[in-house]
Amino acid sequence: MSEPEPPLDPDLLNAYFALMDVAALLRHSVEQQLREEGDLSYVQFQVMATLYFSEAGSARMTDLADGIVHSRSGLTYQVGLLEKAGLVTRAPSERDERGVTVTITEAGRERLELVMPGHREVVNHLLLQPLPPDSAVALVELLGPVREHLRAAPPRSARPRGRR
Amino acid sequence: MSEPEPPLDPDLLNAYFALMDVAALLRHSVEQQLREEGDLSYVQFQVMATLYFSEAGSARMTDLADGIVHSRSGLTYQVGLLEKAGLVTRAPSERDERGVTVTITEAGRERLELVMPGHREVVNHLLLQPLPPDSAVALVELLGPVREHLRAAPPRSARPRGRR
DNA sequence: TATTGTTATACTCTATAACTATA
DNA sequence: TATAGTTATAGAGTATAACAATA
Repeated sequence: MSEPEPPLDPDLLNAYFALMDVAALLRHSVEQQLREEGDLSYVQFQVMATLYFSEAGSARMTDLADGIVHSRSGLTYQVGLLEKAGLVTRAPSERDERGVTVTITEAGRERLELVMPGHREVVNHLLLQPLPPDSAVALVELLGPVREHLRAAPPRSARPRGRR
Repeated sequence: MSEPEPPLDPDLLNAYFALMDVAALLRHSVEQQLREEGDLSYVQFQVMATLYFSEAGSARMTDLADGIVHSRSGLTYQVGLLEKAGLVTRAPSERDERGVTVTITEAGRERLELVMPGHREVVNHLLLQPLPPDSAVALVELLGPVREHLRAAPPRSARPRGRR
């Protein structure tokens, strides 16, 4: 509003497009693998992985929504599919009767384990190996701050509906 | 098939997730901006930008498809919308009667110019400024090879339907 | 016969707003 | 009154396969 917008020189534009391109291509491949080998969408994969690696194997809807999805109804939809498939369970939260606790089932764990090897393979072949040697860490160092900035900032449409 | 898959240590996994997260968040914001200020989808924006910056202001469907979209029918759909909106024109290609040449109109140029300032602003604020100083170039150096690898490789579903 | 592009169709995903129930 | 989550609904985007026309 006050700072004159920088001209966004070709280098910068190029960085932006490179990022968007790589991500789109990678996501497309990854989604194909998840669908073919485990009948999962990428969002479902994120939910399953979050649960799988959590202490209790469970989480509240709200906590899943933050950082995975843009609208709460979208999460309800995806978790609904997971429940129908018997991969997760839904139950009222103990502490807060309003909340819903989602828990991964044994079948859910097996499904994730079924999918992981192929998933790693795709990510390795498509992203990590083509990366210049030992630069994965560098990538995280570049993108880490951006990620935090994006998560904190307003853009998320799962934007704290007034939360917290 | 012969190499034992590397275990994909946390650093690598983290790089992968950071990339996917940042891209998803960024894309969401960028799509919002394009929709609100110019009534364009991101794919439409890519098409328009490609045409805008090309010599003749035009390109064939096939050339647009490569690198923008995963299925040819998807491109037909998006270009159809652009044509309806008067932002591009479609005409049989001169050299090859099978082909269709898409050309940006004056209204199309104006629309892109209308959208660019806000677009740059979003990209600057959300991606470039949070990036460690002077690291845009570094990002391109990391992602550039990956992009080329992905473009060349099979994963594209707009995969040369036998092309060339 | 191969290539270019479109169409028809079906489906997945997403988002908004209205609604219920608990805190 | 504010928060958690669901539902209804509507719309945007995508992909597959069949198709027409040109090379």
